[in-house]
Amino acid sequence: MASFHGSQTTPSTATLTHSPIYHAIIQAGPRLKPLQQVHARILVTGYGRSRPLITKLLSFAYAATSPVSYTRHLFFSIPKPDTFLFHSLITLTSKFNFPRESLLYYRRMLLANISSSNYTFSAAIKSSTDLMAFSIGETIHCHVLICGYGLDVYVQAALVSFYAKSGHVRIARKVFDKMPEKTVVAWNSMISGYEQNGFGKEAIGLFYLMQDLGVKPDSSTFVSLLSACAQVGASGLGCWVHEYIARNCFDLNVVLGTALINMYSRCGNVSKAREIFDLMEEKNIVAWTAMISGYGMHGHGNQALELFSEMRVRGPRPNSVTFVAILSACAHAGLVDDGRQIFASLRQEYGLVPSVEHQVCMVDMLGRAGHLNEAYQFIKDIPKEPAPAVWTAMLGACKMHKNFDLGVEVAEHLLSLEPENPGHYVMLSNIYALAGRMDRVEKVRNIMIRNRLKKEVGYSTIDVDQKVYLFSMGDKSHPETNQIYLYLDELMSRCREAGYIPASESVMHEVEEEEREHALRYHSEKLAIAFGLLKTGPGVPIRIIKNLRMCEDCHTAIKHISVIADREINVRDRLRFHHFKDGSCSCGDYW
DNA sequence: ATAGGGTTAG
Repeated sequence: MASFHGSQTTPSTATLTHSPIYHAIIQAGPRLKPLQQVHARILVTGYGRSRPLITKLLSFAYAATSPVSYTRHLFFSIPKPDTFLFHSLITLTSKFNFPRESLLYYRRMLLANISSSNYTFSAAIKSSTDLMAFSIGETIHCHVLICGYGLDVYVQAALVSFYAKSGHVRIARKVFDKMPEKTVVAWNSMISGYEQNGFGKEAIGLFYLMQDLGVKPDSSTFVSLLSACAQVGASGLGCWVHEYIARNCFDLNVVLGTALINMYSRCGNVSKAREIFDLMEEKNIVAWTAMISGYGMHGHGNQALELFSEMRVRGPRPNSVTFVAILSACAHAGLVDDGRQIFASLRQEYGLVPSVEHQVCMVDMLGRAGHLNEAYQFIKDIPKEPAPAVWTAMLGACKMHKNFDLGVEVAEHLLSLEPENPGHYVMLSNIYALAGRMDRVEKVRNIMIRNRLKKEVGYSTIDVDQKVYLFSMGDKSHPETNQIYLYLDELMSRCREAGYIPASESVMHEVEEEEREHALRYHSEKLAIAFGLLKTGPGVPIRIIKNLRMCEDCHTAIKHISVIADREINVRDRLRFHHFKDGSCSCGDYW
């Protein structure tokens, strides 16, 4: 081992593998401390600039737990870093959440004219994803194509995830379709991409395709799939997934468990969600928050409070999201005193800064409960200009409690902040309608038509026999449209016999003339319910999901339908669940 | 001689 005696020369790889230092590195393995000890010995013996030794150290540091600063140090101890050294640094900084730094090294590598490999590309793309830097990611995609790595599975998987996460699902799908061999990871990226962008149905469709092609799903697949089920209310598939993972002995880890809690509570089954929660061995703050929010969604404010206080005693520390969950639970259950206290503790006990969402919860909570002045004062006490969402909550409260003057004032202020938001015009027009100012209603509506402002289209979905059906208002696309409409008409006339009076106010939800005609009778949730009643046997609960909030007219009508058809009906609207049974709703008409 | 891609909550 003569070559080990001069610090100027670098040992060759052949002699290196027999050297004691090399063996020391191997023995140290991926544990950072022993690695650093060996490194110290390397420095002391004068081989600090030996590329093979440093490279070997790096390759082990890669597997260690928090090696970023150490890797930086190693990297800068070598004079002319090569592709591998750059790769290690770029990948590590990317993996341990220093995306900006990672891209900086990527640029430095390009400037030094060192060619990048497929390894480097996937890391750089991941960094762009984490930074939400769309144009950087696109540029790197170009580099990939120029360098001929366009068909590398790892690079492609990173690209799929990049495009999906930056909201370009269709491009993601294009890259995905081009993959000659699709790994589970690629399938997972695409399924999660659909789900995250609100295309739950497509996520589920892709999962079925994956099944047909015989690709074996793993636990990540199920996490995304369960979120998709939660999103579209596919309780049938959700339960199937639960059975499948139990049968195939999947480990019920925190992530999977939380996905199940979320799926069950958003599909209407809170008690099942709680069962999972109790079964989970490890519960982090996300799991607790999911359970609290599940209770909140169902209007079970007291259970949410109970769980929250249990968590304060023996659970993890609540974060900002937890507070949104518990505050909105209080808002939906009318637990104003508890809500006030919790809001105070957010700052005083936990040192958190109230976010816009917390403010919205508070205004919503106070406003619903009729404390309009307190809600207004709360807004005035917000240091900077309150966010539009806060004013929107205030406006909702004004409408709910028919406070015409304040409502108009708030609506006009909102319109000055967001003149393009159709929701505000609809709200203002509704308030005018409540006050009988039909001239103003017409005026607002004309502004909307002139500016081509259309309200988000409402739709409802229902899961029958593990298939999700979608209905929009006045929908006639279903093959059994005739039967559905006939049956719905019959239902509605029986509702009227039972004392139901269609509310005229709700008609204002629709703007266009032709829409208004059918608006009341054919709101999407009514269509979906009629379909559900036709398609399922007596005693089977009907479960509907609606993208917007339910209007008061539908709420009243469905209460009647639950009696006439003698059926339990659950509707999840944008905010919460309504369980209709025997002519009343679980929300107690408070929503 | 060396190494990598996907994951949950309102």
